[in-house]
Amino acid sequence: MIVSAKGRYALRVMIALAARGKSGPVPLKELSAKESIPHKFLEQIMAELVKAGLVESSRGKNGGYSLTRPPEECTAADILRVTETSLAAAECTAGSGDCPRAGVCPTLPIWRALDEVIDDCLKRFTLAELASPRL
Amino acid sequence: MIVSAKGRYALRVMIALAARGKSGPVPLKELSAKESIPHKFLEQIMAELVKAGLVESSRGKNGGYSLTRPPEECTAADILRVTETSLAAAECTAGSGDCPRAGVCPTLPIWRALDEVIDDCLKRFTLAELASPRL
DNA sequence: ATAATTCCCATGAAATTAGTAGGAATAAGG
DNA sequence: CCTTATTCCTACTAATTTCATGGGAATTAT
Repeated sequence: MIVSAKGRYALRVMIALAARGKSGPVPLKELSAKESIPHKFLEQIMAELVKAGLVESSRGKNGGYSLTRPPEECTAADILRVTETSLAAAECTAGSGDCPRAGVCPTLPIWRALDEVIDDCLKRFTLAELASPRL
Repeated sequence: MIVSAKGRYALRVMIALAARGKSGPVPLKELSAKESIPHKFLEQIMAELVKAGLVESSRGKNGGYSLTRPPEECTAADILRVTETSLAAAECTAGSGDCPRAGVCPTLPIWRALDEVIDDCLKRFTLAELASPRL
């Protein structure tokens, strides 16, 4: 189970923002309600997305959140890289490469291969596609 | 971070068993020492592998563990399916499909795609390959 | 002013993961 | 039959991570 609730929430919110188009900033309250995500939890998630530069916020009344880039240019990989502690398949390829076994470990190629297919897969999903009406 | 220590240990032990060839059962003590895996923890892992039919055990003196199939016929996917709670990319595709959003959730295709590439990737690694001397 | 919002920081509860512990059952070899 | 080496079984514990919750300060439109 790689993807946490945080990551799934983040994706859903980003898709919701993409679906809204350019109709001004969307307040957290609305996002939280429409997506059934706990208000205070989402607040933290949005902070991370803002910090990462994927969304921008405007404060005060009539404030809210909006995407910083066109939906075609934001992928699932971009989003999950922000929210997930690590997208690596195993600790072995996650950390600072400090495993003493690295040189001889026969499992390392597995994790490297996994990391690559996962990243490739996630990069194929853009917000534009994800937000478009489906069949 | 998908793969737990348990899964990584399991993989390493299975590779070690494959590398030993058909020289009779290998006692846990030896596996634990050679792979630097806590004895009692490995004990539990071996129990799962036995239960799943990937290894067989012989009890009593001179006992130990051995592979049930030729290393060509056992893949990383086979092993991790046993040890990991779930290999699914997200809870969404893991459980019994009881998510009320399933019908309309725009993120579901992502998890399905991920599940597929992960499984395909893991199936490509057999114990035979993993246990062969590397460069 | 007021009301609606984001921002910041701390705390808490639940679940999962990783590891420990003790002893019963089994089997080989003398 | 005894000793020794092994797997098997079941329970417990500790640490970590995940998933939130709570209170209030700062900001901004009207």
